[in-house]
Amino acid sequence: MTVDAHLLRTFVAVARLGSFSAAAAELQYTQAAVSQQIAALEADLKVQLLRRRPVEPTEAGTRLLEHAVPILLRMDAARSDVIRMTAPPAARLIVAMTPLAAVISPALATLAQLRTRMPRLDVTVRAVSRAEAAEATARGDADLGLTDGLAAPSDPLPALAPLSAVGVAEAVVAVILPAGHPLAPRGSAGLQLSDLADARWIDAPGVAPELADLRRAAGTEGFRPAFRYAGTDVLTLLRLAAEGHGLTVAPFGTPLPTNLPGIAGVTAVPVSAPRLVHRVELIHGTLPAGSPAALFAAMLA
Amino acid sequence: MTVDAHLLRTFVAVARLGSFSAAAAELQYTQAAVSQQIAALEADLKVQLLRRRPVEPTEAGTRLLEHAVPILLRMDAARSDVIRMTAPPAARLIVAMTPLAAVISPALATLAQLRTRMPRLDVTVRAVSRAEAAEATARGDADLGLTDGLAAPSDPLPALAPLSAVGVAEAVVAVILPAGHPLAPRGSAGLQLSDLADARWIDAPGVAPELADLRRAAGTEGFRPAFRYAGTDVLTLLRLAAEGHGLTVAPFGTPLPTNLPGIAGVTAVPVSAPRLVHRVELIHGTLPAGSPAALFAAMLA
DNA sequence: GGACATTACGTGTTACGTAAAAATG
DNA sequence: CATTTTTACGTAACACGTAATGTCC
Repeated sequence: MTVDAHLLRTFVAVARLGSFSAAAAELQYTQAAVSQQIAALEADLKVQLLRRRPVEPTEAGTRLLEHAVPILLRMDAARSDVIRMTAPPAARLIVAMTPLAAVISPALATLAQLRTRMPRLDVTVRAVSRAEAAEATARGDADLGLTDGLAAPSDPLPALAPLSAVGVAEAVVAVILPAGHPLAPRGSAGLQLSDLADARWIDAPGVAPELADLRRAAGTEGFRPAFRYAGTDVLTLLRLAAEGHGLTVAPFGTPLPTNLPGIAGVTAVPVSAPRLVHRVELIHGTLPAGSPAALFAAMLA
Repeated sequence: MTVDAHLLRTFVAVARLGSFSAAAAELQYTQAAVSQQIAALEADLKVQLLRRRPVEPTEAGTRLLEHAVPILLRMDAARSDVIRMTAPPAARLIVAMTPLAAVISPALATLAQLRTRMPRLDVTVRAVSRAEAAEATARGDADLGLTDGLAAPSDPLPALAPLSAVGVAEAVVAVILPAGHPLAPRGSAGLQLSDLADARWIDAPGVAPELADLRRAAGTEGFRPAFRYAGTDVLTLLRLAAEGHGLTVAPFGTPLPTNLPGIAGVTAVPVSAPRLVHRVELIHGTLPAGSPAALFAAMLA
C-alpha cells in the first residue's frame, strides 16, 4: 500500500530537472535505472506520470508531486530529528538564509547578540535559495531556516508539514526602478501593482520573490520574465534592475547601496497591493530545549 | 537519505500492537522478517527505537512515530489521490463516521437530502473509530470522514497534512451520569470539569472523546480510566455509564434513549470547561468538482 | 544524425522464509 | 518452561549496470 520512497525521490528529481539523464546524473544512477524506476512507479500507480520529450509531469504527475515533495521533506526531517536525539547537544548553530532575509530581517543583529551571550558558539550562516531553505532545515543540514517571500497579509503561515514557521518581519512590497524610469516620479503617489503587469520583469528565483506570487495576487497572466538571473546575489540583481534589464520587487525598506557604481539612482517605490506583503519567516524542526537554535529562535520572536 | 517506507510501516505496526509477532500476523510476514526489518531500521538510524519485553518505543522511537504516522497517511493519500484521477467519476459516496458524529451532527439528515437530489447515488456509511476515520479517508476507502472529539474552542482545525478538515458542529461538553448520582443534582449549577478529575472514568477510545484531552484541558493527571470499553457502540457506552462503571463525556444535546432498559435515568450534565468544546469535523482529500462527495461537503458546510 | 528514453539481459544484492538458538519473564 | 525475539542460512526476487534498440527533434 506504500509507494516506494526511493521511486518518489527520483520522480521528483526527473520532474524538477525535466530530464531522465540529468536526474540520473544528480542521483548517481544510470539513465536506464531512472527510466526503469519511473516505469515501475507508473506501473504501480497505473497512471502515466510524465510526458516525454519534453519531459513534463502529466496532470496525475503534478498531483503526485504535490504529495511527494512534502513526503520526502518529512522523511528527511524524521531521519535528522531522530538521529539528533542521540547526538550530543550541539554547541553549533547553522542558519540557512535567503539573501533578502539576511538583508532586511533583524536576524543578523540578533545573531550578534547571541554570540555575545555564547562567545564560544560555532556559528555558520549558509546562503540558500528559497527552495533550499526548507530542505536544508528538514535534512538537519541547518538548524534554522530564514526565508523571505510574498504572501497575503492574512495568510496563515505555510504548513511545512514537519517544520514550524513563524513570521519575524513584514514589509510593504516595493518595485526597484532604475534612475529616470518613467514610473519613478509617481513615487509615493500609489503605484498600483496591476499597472506593472505588462512591464518587463527579471525572474530571479534565487533572490527575488516569485513572479508567480505577483501573478496570483494581481490575478493576471502578466509579470512575464524578460530576463532570468540564476544567482543568489542581491547586488547583482540590483545592478540588473539599475541597468534596465527589467523590474524586480523587494521589501520596502531594503537598504539600497546607491553609492556603488552601476547601482546609483536606483529607487524602491512602494506598490499598492492590498493583498500582498513581503514576509520573512523563521522555519525550524524540533528545537532541543536550551540549544543555541532554540535560544536564537526565542530571541528573534 | 530516505528511510524505507516499508520499514516505517512495520515499525508503526509493531509499536501500535506492542508485539513483533502480532505485527507480523497483521502484515502477513513471519516474525523473523519483522525482527529483521526493525533491526534494519535501527541500524539505518543508528538508534534503538524499541525496548523489547515489553515492546514499547524508546524516546527516539516515539519521535519517529510522530513522523511516521503522518508520512504513511500521506503516502496512502498520494496513492489514492493519483489513482482516483484515472478512475471514472464515482456515482458512489462512502462516508466514514465516528459513532457520536453520526448521532449529533446534521450529517445523516444532509445525506438524506443529498439522496433526494441524487436518487440513484450509491451511498455507504461506514462506522469507524476516531483513529480509523482519517486513515480510511486518506486511503480512499472512504470519500469523506466525519469525526468528533474534544478541542479548545479557539483551536485551529488540526492539520492532517494532506487532508482538509472543516468543523461542522460544536457543542458544550457534558458528563453522562447514572440515575441518582450525587453530582446529578448540581445539574445546571455549573459543574466544573476539574471537580471530576478524581472520579472513575470509562476509557472508550472507539466511541467517547479521549480522556487525554480532558487531562490536557484540566491540566491534571486525573481522569484515570477505571474501565475500558473497546467497542464502538454508543448504546453500550451509555449502558456502562448507567450501570455506574464510570463516567464518560458526550456532547451536550446528545439524544439519550432513556426509555431503554438499563439506560433509564441517565442524564447528561453540561460541564463548565472554558477551554473545551466538542466538535464534529468533516475531513476529506481533494474532492473532484461535481462529485457526490464535493456536493455533500458543500451542503454540510 | 544526435540526443535522449526504452528494452533486453546478466549479475550481485537484498529481503524474505525456514529453522535453530537465545533470551526473558 | 513457555513465549517471544534474534540469528543463521538458503533461496528467490529484484534492482541496478551494461549494452543494444528505439524514438523523437
